Amino acid sequence: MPELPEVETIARAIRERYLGKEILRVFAWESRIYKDINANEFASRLSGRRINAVHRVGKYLYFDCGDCYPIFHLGMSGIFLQSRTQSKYPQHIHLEIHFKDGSELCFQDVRKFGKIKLSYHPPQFPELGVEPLSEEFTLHKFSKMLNLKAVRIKNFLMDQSRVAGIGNIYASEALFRAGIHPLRESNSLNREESEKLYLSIREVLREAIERFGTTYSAYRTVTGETGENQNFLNVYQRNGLPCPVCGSEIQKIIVNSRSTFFCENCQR
DNA sequence: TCTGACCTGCGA
DNA sequence: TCGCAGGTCAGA
Repeated sequence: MPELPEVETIARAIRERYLGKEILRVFAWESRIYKDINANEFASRLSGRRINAVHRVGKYLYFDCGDCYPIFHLGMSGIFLQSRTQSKYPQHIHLEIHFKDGSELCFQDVRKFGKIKLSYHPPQFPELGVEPLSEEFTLHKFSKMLNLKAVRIKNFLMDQSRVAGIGNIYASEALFRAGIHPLRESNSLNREESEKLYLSIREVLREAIERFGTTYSAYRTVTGETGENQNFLNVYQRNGLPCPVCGSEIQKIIVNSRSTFFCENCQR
């Protein structure tokens, strides 16, 4: 499922609805998504805690619960729902948090590619690269990273150790907006192209956040609604349809075993 | 650097 | 029935 805009949308919604609430009871069902901790222990550690803060780092989400920090990665199909009754697949709910005020928060992951962990210190993510919407992500830094090594630009964008948070949808969309072919080598971009791509990445992600993310299949917001950004995609999943800029047919190719969408005419 | 595996549901 | 889906990760 979820790339930076979807995880950010979820983080904001959880902040808005659950911040400061006291956890009364936690139900956690044993599943492969619990890493380095079993479901029972996770549940008992969380009970009685409060959600003091909600953070997103790349595609990770974590809560500050004072003396412990539950960490979530949503994999391909992980979502948070404000009630079990909203779930289409209650058999795939792995975690249910009940708050003292009667509200609840569920984590559902149909494909079980997600991860749930518990840290006893504020978590660090040393394996992740720069946050693309942070001040730290400058054009200068990005250009330097592009020139470090020859890597296919689509792979470069999806590599979480370089820029954290971009996945398959937004890689295709950012490259389209910048007019850059997905098979280009990262170090072949000239100054103008690097700047276009830099700006496109930020625009594409910001717009997607404003539209509550892209729902292609599993992703829902915490209230169970779909995002809106799928109505504004230029190339992703639009193979065979006309390019919104030039009218040429959008192409689909496989890059690193992932579907990749682009316009042969607009992207060079 | 690339491929396949992990898992389940859905649509063709 | 088959192929495909927002992501990682290990192993070749």
